[in-house]
Amino acid sequence: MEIDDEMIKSKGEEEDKKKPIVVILVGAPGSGKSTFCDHVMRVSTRPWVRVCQDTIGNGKAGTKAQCLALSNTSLKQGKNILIDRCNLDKEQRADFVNLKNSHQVDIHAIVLDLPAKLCISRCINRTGHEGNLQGGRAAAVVNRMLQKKESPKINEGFTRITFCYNENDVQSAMDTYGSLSSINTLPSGCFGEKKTDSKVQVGIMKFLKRVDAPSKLASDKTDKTEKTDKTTPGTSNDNTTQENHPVNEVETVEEFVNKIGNGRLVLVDLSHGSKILSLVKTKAAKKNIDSKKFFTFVGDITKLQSGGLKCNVIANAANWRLKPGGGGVNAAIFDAAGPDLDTATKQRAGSLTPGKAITIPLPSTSPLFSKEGVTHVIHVLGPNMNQKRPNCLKDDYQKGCRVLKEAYVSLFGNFESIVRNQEKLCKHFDGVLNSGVEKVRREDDEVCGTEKNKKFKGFVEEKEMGGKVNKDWGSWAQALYKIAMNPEKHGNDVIEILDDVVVLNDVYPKAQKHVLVVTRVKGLESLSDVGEEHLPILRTMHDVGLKWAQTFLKENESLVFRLGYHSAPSMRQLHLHVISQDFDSKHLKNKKHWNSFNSSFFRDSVDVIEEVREEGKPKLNDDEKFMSMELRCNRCRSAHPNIPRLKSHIAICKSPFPENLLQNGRLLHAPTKV
DNA sequence: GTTCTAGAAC
DNA sequence: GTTCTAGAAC
Repeated sequence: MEIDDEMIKSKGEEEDKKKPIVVILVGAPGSGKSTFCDHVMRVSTRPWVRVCQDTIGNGKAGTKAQCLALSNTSLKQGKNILIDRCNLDKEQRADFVNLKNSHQVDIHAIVLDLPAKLCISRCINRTGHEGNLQGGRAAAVVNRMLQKKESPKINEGFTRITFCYNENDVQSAMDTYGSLSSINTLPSGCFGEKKTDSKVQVGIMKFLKRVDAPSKLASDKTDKTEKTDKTTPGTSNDNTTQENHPVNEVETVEEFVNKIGNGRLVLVDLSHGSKILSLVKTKAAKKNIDSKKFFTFVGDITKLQSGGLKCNVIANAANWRLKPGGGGVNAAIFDAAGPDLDTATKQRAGSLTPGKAITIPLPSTSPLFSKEGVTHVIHVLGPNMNQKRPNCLKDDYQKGCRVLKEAYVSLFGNFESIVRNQEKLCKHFDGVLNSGVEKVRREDDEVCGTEKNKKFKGFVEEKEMGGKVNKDWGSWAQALYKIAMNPEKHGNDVIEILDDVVVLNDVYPKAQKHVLVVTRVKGLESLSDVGEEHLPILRTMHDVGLKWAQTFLKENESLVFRLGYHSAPSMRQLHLHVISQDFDSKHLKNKKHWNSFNSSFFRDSVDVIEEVREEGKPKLNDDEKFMSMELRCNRCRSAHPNIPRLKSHIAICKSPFPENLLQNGRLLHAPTKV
């Protein structure tokens, strides 16, 4: 969804200037309606009144009639209204939409269609929320309410509808409404809605990968029951020659199918009547290609997991500018992935040559990632017969075939590389995907002698194969890992549960504010496990950390935050420290505590992301020497003989922070007042 | 004498 | 990661 300042018309009609807005929030409990209202009311210069059914009865739940009465009174006073109740179906919304019959107002809807899982976890974890929907009951209630959800339509009487499917969408909608002054108006229409019927999806390339039941890998080399599946690129009949020539594809599949380890290739098309599917199928059968490694599938490439086929990697028949839109599968994929894919793509490349492919790790904030489990999109460009675009073949059929073949080779090569990284990551059978995770989790819970034995064998094999060996974590080092895997069992410890991270207060904070953002990705245990494929999760962790730092900065403007990782952490499971730089804490007791946050052992999140982006892995300063370094003030760099003396100094030192920390956003301050 | 560190155990 | 505590440092 793209809502930006440019869309805010600053010169509306004279009467529009004075027209108040009624914003009807639409969303399940936990979808963030109250947060939305709070934010808008905090930052907006328009006069807003929040009409909240949960609190309208003297702080307690009230009735719809009370909400309507308050709305009417407030509108008469020229106020703008935020209707903070679920409003999930048309009937629930109707009375509020009808306010426009008795007042000169525009009716807007903000649809907070966030994953049910997220809403439920927020409900479970919120304390003292006005709706009082706490505890295990939350899941049942949220699910029941979502069943009767009806998306608002313009014809119900709305002037403008904004759909939000993830937190980025919500943020941008909050920014839009927050920055709306009394004299500005917003364009009418529907914004950000996902197309559920992408009928235009034509020929489809598809690629997917699954980790299924990887449990036996370590104990028996020959018994590779783990199934890493992926689908294969199909073809795009998008104005190129390949439509009638599955030849290239099948032959390239034949070459690659054995190189991609446990990956599988699947050709997908929307329709059962697809000519390309049947041609490819026939040809593959003739060539005796293992049907478990390569098969065809009928379905929507943007909804494979929902359609019953787990898929990690999808191939996109891109256009040469790598732009969203244009109809066909490219539009469908960009649409389903949301703006994150476009942003991530732009960061990597601006265009693509026919015959080439490029892998884009999908940010975890993308709905295609969170809902369908797609971790990578490979954009690939086939031969071009359109004279208006670069590299037109001008009917050179031979060359077209060569370019097409090259496209498949490049596509499969990219896929091969993803599979290899994935297998490295999986190490001893740690699957990243859901079904695998469940299985492994249970096994981990019952670690016994034989299980340990298996793991040990696993390490040896992987060592021989040149793989990395995991650190052997002590029993006391498992706490974060357990919380990350089962956050719902640790309701008192966690302050936020998202799909791929959990946030918790450090049990032994080393400063006034010290929280940990812990990844939920299995097998990602410390910075030493991090590779290029983890850029999305690193960015998510950074963003979530940033958000919490900003929250704390609002409460206490004098704090300064730093976000980073320990080069060699003591606790299992990659965690980002979000820590205020006062180090005012009774738990900061020794040299190691100090140096782990104030030497090169502490790796700033911004640097880690930069290094992974450029080098593929972060730099680690894990030498013990960093722990025994002399104790120096984090501001003025003066040395101190022991911890108590250092602490007395830092309590009063007002020197500015060293130059290197002031750069690249390593330190976070409250915004300076103008 | 007290304060502080650092290594072992968990 | 913390706790405990012997013994070094003051």
